[in-house]
Amino acid sequence: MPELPEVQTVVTTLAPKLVGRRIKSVVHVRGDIVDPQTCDLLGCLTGRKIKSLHRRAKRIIFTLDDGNAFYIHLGMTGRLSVDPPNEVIQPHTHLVVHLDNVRQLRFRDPRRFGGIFWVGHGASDDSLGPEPLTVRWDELRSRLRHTTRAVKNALMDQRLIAGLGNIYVDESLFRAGLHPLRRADRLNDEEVKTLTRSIKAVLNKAIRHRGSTLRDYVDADGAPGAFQKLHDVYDREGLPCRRCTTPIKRIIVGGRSTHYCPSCQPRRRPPARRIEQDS
DNA sequence: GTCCATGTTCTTTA
DNA sequence: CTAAAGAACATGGA
Repeated sequence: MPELPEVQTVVTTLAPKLVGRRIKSVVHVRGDIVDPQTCDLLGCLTGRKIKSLHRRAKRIIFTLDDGNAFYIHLGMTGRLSVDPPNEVIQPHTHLVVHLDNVRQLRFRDPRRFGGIFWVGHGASDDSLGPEPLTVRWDELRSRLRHTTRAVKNALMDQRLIAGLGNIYVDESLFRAGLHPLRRADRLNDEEVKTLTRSIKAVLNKAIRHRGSTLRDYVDADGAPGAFQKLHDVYDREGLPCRRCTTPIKRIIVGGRSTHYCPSCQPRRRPPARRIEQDS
């Protein structure tokens, strides 16, 4: 469900409901969605105050008043909400935390691809690549240089750049005019510059529209996003390209649906413009 | 019944 | 060995 813009929207809607609140008790935890499974989440959370909420890539990082931290990954179908006690507890609710204002933080995730990850005092820990909203084009270039994979696959790799998923990779490649099967290490400087700018423009616009709701994504207020209406290619197979009216194509790349405009995103670089020669 | 899904990680292959 | 491709995970909707 969530890529960077959706996770960012969840954080901005969730933070006012949580920051400064104290956790009275942990009422329900499904053990196998906590990593490491051995960690005593109940013991670690009870009595703590939530100091801050942040996003890193697709992770929602909770920092506690004792300096410990954990993060929640929404996976494909994860949802966070802060509900009054009379609100019915939906199926697949794996975490219920009672707050000091009587409300309850709840984590629901039917497919259980998401989870709760205890970090503790641990340092940066991660093998995640740079944040796409701030990455410099030359850093992206040096990372793309090291792989022969299709640029679509490279951008989906969270170690290479962290926060993009299937929707926003497709949208960014469209905006950059790059075919998804172009080899990552064969993009020239100009193309990587355009790609970097495109990624940032697409993500910022998506955040302004509160993310994309294709199936059931909602933010912490229960509100869907609106950016799906503005998609240029994702989930628009057969529909006319908004720029040139050519029907959008869907292919499978890396096992994932991949959408692009065959005319705006040519497989080969367009030939350099040249003055018409005579004779 | 079939296929597909906004993600990650483990296993297999080259 | 390493990089890349594929399968697996669990549930629900079309």
